[in-house]
Amino acid sequence: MSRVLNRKPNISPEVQKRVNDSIKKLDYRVNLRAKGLVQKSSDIIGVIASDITNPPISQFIEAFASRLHENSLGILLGNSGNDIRKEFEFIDLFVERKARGIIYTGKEITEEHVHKLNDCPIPLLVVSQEHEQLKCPVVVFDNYQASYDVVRLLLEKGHSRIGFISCPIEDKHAGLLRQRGYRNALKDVGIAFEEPLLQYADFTMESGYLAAERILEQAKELPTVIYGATDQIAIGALKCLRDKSFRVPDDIAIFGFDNIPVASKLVPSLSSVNLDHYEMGYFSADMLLKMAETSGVGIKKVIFSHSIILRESCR
Amino acid sequence: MSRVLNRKPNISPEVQKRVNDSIKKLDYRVNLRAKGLVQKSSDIIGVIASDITNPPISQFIEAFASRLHENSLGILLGNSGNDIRKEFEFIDLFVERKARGIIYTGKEITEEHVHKLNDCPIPLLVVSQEHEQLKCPVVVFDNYQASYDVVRLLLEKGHSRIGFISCPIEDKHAGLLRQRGYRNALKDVGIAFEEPLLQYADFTMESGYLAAERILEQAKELPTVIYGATDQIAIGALKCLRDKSFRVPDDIAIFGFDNIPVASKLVPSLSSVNLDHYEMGYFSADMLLKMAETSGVGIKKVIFSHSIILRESCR
DNA sequence: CTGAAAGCGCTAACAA
DNA sequence: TTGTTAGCGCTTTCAG
Repeated sequence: MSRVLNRKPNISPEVQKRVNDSIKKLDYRVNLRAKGLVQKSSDIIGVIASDITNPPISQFIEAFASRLHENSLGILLGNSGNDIRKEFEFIDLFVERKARGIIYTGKEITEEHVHKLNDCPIPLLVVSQEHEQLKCPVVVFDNYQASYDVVRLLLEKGHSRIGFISCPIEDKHAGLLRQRGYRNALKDVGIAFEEPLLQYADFTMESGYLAAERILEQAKELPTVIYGATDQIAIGALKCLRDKSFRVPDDIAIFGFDNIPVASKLVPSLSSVNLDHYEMGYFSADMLLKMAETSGVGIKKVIFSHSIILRESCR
Repeated sequence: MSRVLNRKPNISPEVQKRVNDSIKKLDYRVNLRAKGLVQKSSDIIGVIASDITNPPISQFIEAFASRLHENSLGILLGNSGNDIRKEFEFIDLFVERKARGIIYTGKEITEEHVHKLNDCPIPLLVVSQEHEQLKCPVVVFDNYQASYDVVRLLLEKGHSRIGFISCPIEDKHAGLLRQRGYRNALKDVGIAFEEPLLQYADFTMESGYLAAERILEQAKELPTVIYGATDQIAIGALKCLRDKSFRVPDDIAIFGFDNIPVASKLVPSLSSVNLDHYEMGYFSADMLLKMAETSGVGIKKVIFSHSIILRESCR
């Protein structure tokens, strides 16, 4: 029976029909677990995400899942809420379920993570994060360069007082690197870093709002532009400015990062850095699949390109 | 060994230690598939979503997944992109994997769906959709009433020319019922329905923009408010109005539906109907778990409450 | 209390 | 070409 089900060659049509009839009659369904048990391979991939509610992440997962589905693979979803304990539990779970591979799209890679991830006995791909001691391949955007580019562009446009709202630097890419791009761009043109112009937020719009308030309060002199490390932050900052009756971009301009779908529909529409998370999702799926097939693809890091999109919030 | 692993009673500490040592030494991991095979029950739930990129859906899934994780269950994600073929494939896949249950959060329930869903041999819960012939329980918001309430409120505020941008009516809840609420509220106060004031969009902001443009072009007389069947639509419409230099809400007000996170951060902030998708997610998880345990919970339909949130876009 | 054996549903290998 | 059997890794049952 197994033979006709799996379309093996050399089966007489007579048997084929007989089996197919019984299958229909008995309403037979394969038990994929039993199948996996004997074949020692499952057809699922585990995905660890910090927050699927976050547009860049959900876009990535959507693309990733779609490509996986084309290859008849399913996805086991682990939403961690940034809780390291949960993330480790998911890894264990995925391993115990014999997933073909794991995608890690968390927000932070601690020393603990490094150990856990390096110990992972199944193919692993880290997305949008990295760490020197991490052995698995990573797929990233060049967040440092992109952020540096933004600030240089702002400078060229005559903005010399640039407020920046950073993500937590525990997030190496969205946090540390974007902030470093900001700092270095200023340094490279000889502008002194001013403490009050850099404030911290997390990944919510609300925290962006609050951080913008702090910039407004603490700055010795008002910035001419506020640049948020994510669009969510920028949206919060934009709201804050409008609530306080600043004109955007005339009084203070706004710049974001990620180009989430709503960015182009805001009033004023939000200038941002476009990162193609769909593209990254498709690619990551292909890459992880290849890793699972060939046990290692000789790739250490893949860097995707970005582009800057100027809209009304910052001309 | 199985005994010590699963904390069965009556095991001498000596054996316990011996086994635990070996486990550590050999870096042993359970094989959950083998375990599931013999126990005939898995610890996963299948989730079918049309588009995890859509905030209400991702919020629901996040809450749902979080509650599931508390109960040590994993989630298999099926993102269908609204493709009925994929949805059916996911159902088969979940069944073959012996998932404990399935959540269906698609956008449409066709006759075909009804058959497929009614045939499903494992517990099934349908979210935000319904169909007369569907046998499984459903969990919904009262979209008709909510929409009716919005329009009555608009009427009370003096808006007699209300433009409405509908979702496709194939989506019974977000489409048909919200539109019906609009139509009936008008009818109940004796206002004639005007064809050009009702336009259709899908679930994107872009389509909301375009639909708003059509209202503006085709209306014999401009509406004083445009009410979008989703926040995404309303955001697109808002953008359209602003692009055409209408003042919102002074010239034309805007009303949305869903109260997605960004609604409160727009300028002007968006009036909307608040639906607690997190709450719904938690509840659905509990309910599905109960269904899986007791094979049926004697519940046919659960209706969650909604509330109207007035913000700047419509005072 | 513990070791050994049966069997979950499947596929691969081996006979027939 | 086809029927049969071993065995995947686990839990449960049955002896011991």
